[in-house]
Amino acid sequence: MSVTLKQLASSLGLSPTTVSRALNGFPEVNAATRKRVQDAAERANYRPNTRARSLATGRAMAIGHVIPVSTSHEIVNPIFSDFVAGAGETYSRAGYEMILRVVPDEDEARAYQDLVARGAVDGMMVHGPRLKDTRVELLADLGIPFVIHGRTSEVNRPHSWLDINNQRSFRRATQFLTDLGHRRIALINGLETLDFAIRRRRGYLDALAAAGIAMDPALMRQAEMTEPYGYRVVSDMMQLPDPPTAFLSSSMIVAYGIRRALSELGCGLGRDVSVITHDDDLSYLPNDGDIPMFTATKSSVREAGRRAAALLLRLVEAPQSGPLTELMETDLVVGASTGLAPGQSAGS
Amino acid sequence: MSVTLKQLASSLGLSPTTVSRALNGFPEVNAATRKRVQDAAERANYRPNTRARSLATGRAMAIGHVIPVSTSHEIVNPIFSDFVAGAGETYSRAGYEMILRVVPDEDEARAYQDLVARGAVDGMMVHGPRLKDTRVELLADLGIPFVIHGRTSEVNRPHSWLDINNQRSFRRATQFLTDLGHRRIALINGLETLDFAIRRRRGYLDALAAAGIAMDPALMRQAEMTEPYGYRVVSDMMQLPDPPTAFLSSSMIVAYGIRRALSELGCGLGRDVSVITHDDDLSYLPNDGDIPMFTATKSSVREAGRRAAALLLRLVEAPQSGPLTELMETDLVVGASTGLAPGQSAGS
DNA sequence: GAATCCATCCAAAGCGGTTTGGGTAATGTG
DNA sequence: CACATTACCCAAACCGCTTTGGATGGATTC
Repeated sequence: MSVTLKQLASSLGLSPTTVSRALNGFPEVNAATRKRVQDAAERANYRPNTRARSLATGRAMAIGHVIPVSTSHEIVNPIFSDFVAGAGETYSRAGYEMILRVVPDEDEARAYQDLVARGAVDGMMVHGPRLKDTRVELLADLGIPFVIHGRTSEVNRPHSWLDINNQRSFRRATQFLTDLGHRRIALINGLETLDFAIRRRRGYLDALAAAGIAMDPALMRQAEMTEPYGYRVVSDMMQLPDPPTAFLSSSMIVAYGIRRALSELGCGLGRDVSVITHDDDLSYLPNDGDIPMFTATKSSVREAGRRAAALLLRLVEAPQSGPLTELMETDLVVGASTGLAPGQSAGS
Repeated sequence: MSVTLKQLASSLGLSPTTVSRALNGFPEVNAATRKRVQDAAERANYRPNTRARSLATGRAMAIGHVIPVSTSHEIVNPIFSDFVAGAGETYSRAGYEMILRVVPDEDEARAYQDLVARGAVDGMMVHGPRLKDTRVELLADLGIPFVIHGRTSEVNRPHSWLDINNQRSFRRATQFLTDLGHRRIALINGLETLDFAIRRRRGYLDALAAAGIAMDPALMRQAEMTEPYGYRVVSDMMQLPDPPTAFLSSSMIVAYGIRRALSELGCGLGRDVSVITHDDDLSYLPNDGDIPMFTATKSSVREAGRRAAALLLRLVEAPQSGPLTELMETDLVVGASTGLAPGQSAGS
């Protein structure tokens, strides 16, 4: 078993009090004594027991993440691992533990309550906010600091969040396409029960309106973001009497499917048809090089994790510092998948 | 703040002892009293404080996962999220917490030691075993139960693990191809510092030998598994004077890249060139339907997470139950990406 | 030299549970 | 009816740490 404070103290002929203070940097301990204690602690590989310590201090030194999984649609969000990795970096640097609860989604609310009631965490990170997300009320009532990754449009109660500027990002991407002369632009969106998808659609519609293009419901789809989804939708849309000349994709994975469909149809990417995708900069889906494969609205979800965690820790350490928010802008990276609309000349 | 045992007890005019026993199902408490206590606990939304409880019981009721991230090659394993989701389901059903430590990989060993010394966990799950993995020695010496997801070939010390049968899986896949008449079969492997990649290669080589085919180093590659990697390697190999007629891929993502390369070259998948990929059955990379896109060696990594967690919990609750191991077989799912080698007739 | 002040250390009381080792009254036994 | 059980409940110790509120003795002050 591991060595305890008491053992360490008695082996040094000191009281637990003094050893504790020596290790925790309190002033009222002799420099020589402190050194002696530190050396002994080092040698014995002593670490204070987390449970005992946080029971005494009243701080859990842990952040909770609740991951709901539905048994029906088994999607585990692919951006989850990168976000968590980013957040985890920040936590462990600050000496916080990350605790993950994977629960059936009907138990999600209970999981939050449970973690708080058990005093297991000092704060919570909230994933995948929906349009009107009841978790804000819940967590605010529980009185625990929390940060939402994303936003929830139809909730008034102020709260902390970190998000990317989805609306502007997609407005800009759409405008990039209209500037190239495209007028038939399709939106292959994620599920529009999720807040980010709504914002992206809004940006898309804004830009269409600005360009004086009427929106066409036939060119807008939403679903869970998989490769076959992108493939299927694009294969279908290209059969339309007046098919799109450009696609806006909600994720790299979907973009892969779009590319496959176009390639099967013999459409040159960036020549006959243009594609812009959002790119979360996942390590295993790289889109870089001299000329990236896809023109993309790029934003590292790993970095988002880091920053959201930093926000949350600030909130935990100073809850009165009020709602903290951060809006990250995306980069519009121009790659090989966009070009002038067919029939446009370079000068037009 | 949350309600404590003591408060609950005094509100009922009972001692903390009795309340504790009532809630924990001890026999020496009157049925009526127990009911009264349970109701009150329910009403007050009482949950025992985890830290206090586990300090008293000596059990952390938590399992640790250490995720090393290198700042150089930033790969966060895509299978990580599904495995963790699976494991997490098992943990939370059993009342265990999952704690995640994300650390720079040079600090990995320290993270394990630290978690144990702090008494933060009852057991650990080990990810991404390498060929000769020092973590086995480390954790065995620390005296904490652990399960490795995967195996580590060159370590003698017995230990618990859960793995898929990579070798047989790839032997079978390769044999499937040789049976179809393929003799130029390429292996697009993951990094061969990782144990699973070595085993897959072994299976591949076994099957080649069994079919009397000499191995050709020009047809074997290893790297981190990304889409561009698959694309690049296949584009290269198809330039060979004697190009492969079949490819074995280490992951769905790589297979996407392979498919793209072939499609650009105008090769029909399953007609001109065959592809078999390993498929971890990630929810966002579906490969199903009536006829799956790819012929694949399929095994749900989410299910692996569930089972590995179950193994670990058994080990935690009965450490002497000795090393526990489980080898999962994969399914060879026949899809549209395989067919007779060019020049073979159906009856041959 | 007495009084005061630091510097340094310690005993003991929590934190919120579980668990050991009794108590007490009601019940069963002869 | 005396005695041993049994059923039920409680006081107190303990888990390993932090923290409050002193103690102690040497140095400083007057």
